[in-house]
Amino acid sequence: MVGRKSLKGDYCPSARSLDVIGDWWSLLIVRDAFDGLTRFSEFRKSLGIARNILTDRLRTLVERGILEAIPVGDSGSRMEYRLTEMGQDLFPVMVALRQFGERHLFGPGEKHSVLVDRAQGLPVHLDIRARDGRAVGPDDAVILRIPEEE
Amino acid sequence: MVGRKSLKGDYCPSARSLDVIGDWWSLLIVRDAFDGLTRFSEFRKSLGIARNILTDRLRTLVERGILEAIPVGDSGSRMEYRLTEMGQDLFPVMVALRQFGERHLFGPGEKHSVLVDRAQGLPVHLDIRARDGRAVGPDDAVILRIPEEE
DNA sequence: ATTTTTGGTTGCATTATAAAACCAAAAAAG
DNA sequence: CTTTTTTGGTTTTATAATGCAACCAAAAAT
Repeated sequence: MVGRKSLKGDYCPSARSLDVIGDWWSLLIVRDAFDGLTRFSEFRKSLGIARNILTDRLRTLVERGILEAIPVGDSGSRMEYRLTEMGQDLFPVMVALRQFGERHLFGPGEKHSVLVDRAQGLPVHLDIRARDGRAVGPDDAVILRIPEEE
Repeated sequence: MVGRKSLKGDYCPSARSLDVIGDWWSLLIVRDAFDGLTRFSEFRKSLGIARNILTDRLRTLVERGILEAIPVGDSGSRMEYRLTEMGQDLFPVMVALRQFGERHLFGPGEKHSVLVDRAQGLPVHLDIRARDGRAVGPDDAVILRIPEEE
């Protein structure tokens, strides 16, 4: 291997997103961050991730602006990791993944956690719509490439 | 390493989804499949992925029910890989990733492809709503864990 | 009938990841 | 204030994942 391929230059926004959070652990860390976890040890306990890998992922997530490391305590050498605004914008990704999992990855009768609206306690749902409000499915949408010339 | 951790038993639907499509290449293959690519060589050219890795990923995506391999041509030894219904349900995940990328991963003035509604040619957007139609952000939602017992 | 393309497989080199041992600073306990 | 425990790592070593290149057989094209 000569180093993992980077999609930074890809014209496709999805590809760039995957470049930033597309590895095995990053999105799981982000999920836990949405869930309120902030400390190294909390992520570690929740994920069972190796320490060195967690160190590395937290650092790169901070570098990439998804998390911010906030010094905590007297000396400031302990950190709390919180989602930045950019990180919070991953919310729809998490919801979409959750929705897919709920629909396809649980047996009938098998229980799973549910994302609910805080105000009413009812399940949240995600949909994709055209500007006029019509629901849009995979066949109703098409990718418009950038005009190839300069 | 003793084998990569599996999240199959996780109660969290997002985690299970990541278990199925959370590796480096799978979602990129799925993206290309949404984009109409079907053949081994097409994926290979589009992604620059190594042949053996592509072979492996296509196989596991088929095993997991995201893609189906449809024999093509006379002898049926060449395959066309298409999204199953389950695979098509990853559409919101792709749209969410795209939306995140568009918002955060392109410089001002930098162009990117756009997902538009076929009927009107206008950009598609994704939103997360409570049952009553209110938009729901990260702070307005909370994960309801399964009752721990039994 | 020959050449080219497709769709792989195999072997080797390199990178990523995990597990465990180790460690220093901070926090907690006494 | 002294000792113990927790936190947040780093380093080392082993193994798995990935990439690259060579190879190959069957289809397809010429």
